Amino acid sequence: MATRKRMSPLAEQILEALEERGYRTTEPRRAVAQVVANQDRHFTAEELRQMLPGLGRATVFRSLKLLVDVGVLCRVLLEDGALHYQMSLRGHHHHLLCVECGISQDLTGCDIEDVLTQTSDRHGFELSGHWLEVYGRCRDCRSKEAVSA
Amino acid sequence: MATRKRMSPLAEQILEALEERGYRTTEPRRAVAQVVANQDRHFTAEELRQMLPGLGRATVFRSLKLLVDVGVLCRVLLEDGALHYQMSLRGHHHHLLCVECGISQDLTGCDIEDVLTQTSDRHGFELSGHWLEVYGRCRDCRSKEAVSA
DNA sequence: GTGGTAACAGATACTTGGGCTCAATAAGGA
DNA sequence: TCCTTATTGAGCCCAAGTATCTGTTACCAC
Ligand SMILES: [Mn+2]
Ligand SMILES: [Mn+2]
Ligand SMILES: [Zn+2]
Ligand SMILES: [Zn+2]
Repeated sequence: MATRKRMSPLAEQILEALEERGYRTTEPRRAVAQVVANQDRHFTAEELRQMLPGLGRATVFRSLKLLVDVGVLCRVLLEDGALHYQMSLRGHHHHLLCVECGISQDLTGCDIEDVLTQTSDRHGFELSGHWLEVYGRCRDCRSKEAVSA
Repeated sequence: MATRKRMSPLAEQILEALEERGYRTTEPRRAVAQVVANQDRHFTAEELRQMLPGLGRATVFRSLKLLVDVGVLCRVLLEDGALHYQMSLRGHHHHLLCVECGISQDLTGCDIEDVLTQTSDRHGFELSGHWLEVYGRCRDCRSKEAVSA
């Protein structure tokens, strides 16, 4: 029996989220959970794969899909069209993405729902969902420029 | 000299848009403009490629990128993540996408700009852009269901 | 604990949607 | 017409997955 490494509480939570849905706790999933829990930024599938060189490629992609499905990860669409993944608060939310440093901040309150409902109504549409990403410059990047200016 | 086919006014417009930016009018670009001008729905890169079997693959992708850059085409993100292209009104706009029949309707007035500015301000972000797709069911699909119900 | 079974992992091959390079060609201004 | 430069297309490469199949493992029942 291999000595089981101690996992971070966040990693444990991720595995619990899977267990709740009936998924088994396996060694590869433990490894994925541990790595994902340590990320403080969004990352690509390829980056995750490089952080887990021991895992099969298919397993990495399967895990990504699984974690998006159970709500542990969310997809983040960058302005250039690249798709990244990020630890997620559960539920519907959007992102403020800094085009300079790349940091992403979650927008939990979805303030645009009302506007969207009105607009949809005007066009005879029955609203069922939406996808929104917001791009700009974060506080840090702005203040850095202010100093150097 | 090959007999030059008469082009639709819309196709001519597309070529003019390219000329204005200093791009040359070539036979492949004429072909692309003609096909693109005839689409009344969004289409994938692959579909465009099949409509232009004589063109090199790279040329098709280059043309797509070019036409997006000059504002002739816009990218449309379907709910399943697939990327489509569509003739575009110039300038910033969004789409109402019917999840049933797939039709896309342009939203020209961007009503969410104000809300987004406020939200960004609250987070210290300087807003520079956003990406929004709205999903639902169109008037036609709704009324069809109402009849059969 | 053991055993059985369904879930899972990994290897491998395939697909989709592009991008890069480079030699050959063609557009369009002089 | 000539020259320069943009453009094309072949062929290769890459990212991001998916499908299939075989061997392994988690977990539950005993
Ligand atoms: Mn998120
Ligand atoms: Mn559009
Ligand atoms: Zn920033
Ligand atoms: Zn519809």
